[in-house]
Amino acid sequence: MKIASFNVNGIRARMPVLVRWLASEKPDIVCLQETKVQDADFPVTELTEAGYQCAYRGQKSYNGVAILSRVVPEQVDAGFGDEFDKEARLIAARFGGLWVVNTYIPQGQDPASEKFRYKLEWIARLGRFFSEGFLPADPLVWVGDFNVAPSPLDVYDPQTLLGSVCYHPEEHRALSAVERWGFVDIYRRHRPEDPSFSFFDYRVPNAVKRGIGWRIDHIWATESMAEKSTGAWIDLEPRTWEKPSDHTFILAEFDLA
DNA sequence: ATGGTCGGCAACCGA
Repeated sequence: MKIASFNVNGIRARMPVLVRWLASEKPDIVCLQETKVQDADFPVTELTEAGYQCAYRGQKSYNGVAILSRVVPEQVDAGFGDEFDKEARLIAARFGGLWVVNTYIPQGQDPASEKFRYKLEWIARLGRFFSEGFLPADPLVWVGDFNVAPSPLDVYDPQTLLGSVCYHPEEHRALSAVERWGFVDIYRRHRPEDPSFSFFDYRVPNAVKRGIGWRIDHIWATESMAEKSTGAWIDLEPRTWEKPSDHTFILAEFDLA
């Protein structure tokens, strides 16, 4: 079972690239962030023709998440069911006994800003979502744009960047609390020393070539699923892209036999 | 790297 995460930065603009990538990689489940589309305008028809079921929760202009899957999910939930749901940042789907949770964690703008406090609150709320709704023993995969690079290996210049948004001790504390509940970073499990990045700011010229990147997109799983994982990788193949953007793919494979 | 470029959407906001 192959699962992927992709921050599309506008699914309607990314459809040609997305459909081509689905056809070549044939992932079983794809978690999308920043779809930037209201539910009524989600491109269901095109994705159905591409062979994928669509579960989505969007809003006008900003945010928006979706889970595409080869098979029909038995259950779909979106949001926390509280005031955090003003922004479309969480969707979950159940496939048999496996829950897949897709999050677009707030970016946080600047550590001195109100948006940064909101980011920390959002991560804490997500921690409650997991601890109240699941057990660490459950088969659960958490995928998404976390907007946090957890370790020094995950940013291009850890000394200079420490304290920046997406690489900040308070973010590390918040995310570690969720991790300690029962998650394993599947990419790190398979690549403990690999300093690869999932995100390159498209405002930085030749960021990919120069290695000016961050690993902020993740596939984490509970222990029972981590044991079944057989590999994880980041797809930076330029073949897929028509123009520089925040093209972010991370994938993991699980043996569910 | 300290400016730049995207996407959405109709002026600028968010990343």
